[in-house]
Amino acid sequence: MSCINIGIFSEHLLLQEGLCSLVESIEDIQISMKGNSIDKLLPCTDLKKIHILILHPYILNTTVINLIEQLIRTYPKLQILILSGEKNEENIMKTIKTGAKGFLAKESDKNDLLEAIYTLRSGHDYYSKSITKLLLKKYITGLKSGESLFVNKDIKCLSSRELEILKLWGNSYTNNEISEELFISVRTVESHKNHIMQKLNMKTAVDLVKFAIKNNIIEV
Amino acid sequence: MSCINIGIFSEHLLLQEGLCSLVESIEDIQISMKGNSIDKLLPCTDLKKIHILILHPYILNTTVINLIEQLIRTYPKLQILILSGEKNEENIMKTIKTGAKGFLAKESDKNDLLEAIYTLRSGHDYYSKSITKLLLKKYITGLKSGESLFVNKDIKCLSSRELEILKLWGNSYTNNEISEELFISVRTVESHKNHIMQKLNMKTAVDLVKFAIKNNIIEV
DNA sequence: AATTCCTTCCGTGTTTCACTTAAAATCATA
DNA sequence: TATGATTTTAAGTGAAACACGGAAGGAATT
Repeated sequence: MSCINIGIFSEHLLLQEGLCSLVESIEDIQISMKGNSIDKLLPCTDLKKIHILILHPYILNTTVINLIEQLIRTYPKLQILILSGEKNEENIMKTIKTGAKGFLAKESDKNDLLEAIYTLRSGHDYYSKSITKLLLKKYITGLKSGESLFVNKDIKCLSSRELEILKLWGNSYTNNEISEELFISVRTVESHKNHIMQKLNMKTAVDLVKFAIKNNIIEV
Repeated sequence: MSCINIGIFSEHLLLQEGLCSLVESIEDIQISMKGNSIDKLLPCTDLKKIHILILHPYILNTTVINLIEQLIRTYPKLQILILSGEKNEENIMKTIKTGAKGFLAKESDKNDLLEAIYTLRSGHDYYSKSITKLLLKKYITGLKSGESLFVNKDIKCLSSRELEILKLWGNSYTNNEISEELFISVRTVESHKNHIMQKLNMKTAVDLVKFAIKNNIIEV
């Protein structure tokens, strides 16, 4: 059996070093890449040699999810193992849907990490207990409620104009200010916001702010 | 020179193991405690033996800050070294103000960790570069603007009732729902919200949501 | 040609916001 | 305990925002 080439990336240098020290003594695993700047990962052609890429991002935002998407598109054979303490279920689901082949949550230890590496190498997915539980739960509620969990609730369903208005509004513009900025009627702004609310199935302005933050449309 | 007793706690088991493996080979450092459930830390009397407690919380929210406060109150000799990738400056400042003697941000590596441990043991504080920079920046802006950064714009100026209303509202309650929840008139709810807006000097609901998130009153 | 979606706008009624006033209740503290 | 400050309660009023529905013109698709 040939050696498994892995890459270890954590945003936190110290944690990356810690993770490396956990696996570097293992015979058939070789750390071929490591780093702490996830954003500089994509142009790295060394990824061709890598079998499994271990990623530890502090938060699973759209930036990270987009990165995963692009990594998979660029290197189809690459298997990505996510290591995160993220609590937000939607973000976890998105990460897995995007194509992360493994996910180790807080409860995972060194043995789980090794098990994950070997499982991924043999071609199967690996999710730690709490993640498996979550997947099951999502599956069941998905069955119960038809598809209600999966329709909408996504930026993609918003038009560019709607997104534009959401951005301005999320940066504390009033409807009036938005209308002046975009040279349209206040009523039109209201309409757009109504459509946004309907599309995203939200009830209060507070929910919308949170959505915008989650999806990196605005910053806190 | 006697051995340094340290405790290592991360919410993520795997990361805790990684951190341990980084220091366990060092001669004069002994890991006397380790774990991955920060919330169970306080009742632990083993803390008496510990010189330095290394904490790696995923986020620096009020729960964590309160824990630090209580730990210091209970074990005054205990030195706390925070390890976090937190970006929110206010949370970092609060953590340090609360009494964390050291702070290692993302850019820190194994050597920094060891340096931090020895520095703390010798009685001094240790902050990594980006944190030192932040402290300096806060100090300068504090000087420039007199105290404008510190007046208002703070939870402390809100009364408990106002905070209660802000919490409910931040959790997507409508004014009507809040009034029913608290058995008061809708107009009273409006009044409280007006007072909050005035006290915090804010103009839109969006600003208020962001404020509430920043100050850990609500979660995204 | 028909359909779907986007953008634009209005009507109508409800809710919330902004600003003001104000009366009890509570607290501080001299 | 009396006095003043703050908090909590509430209402009036006009403006702004929201909810829901309708609708017309245009672009893209089928």
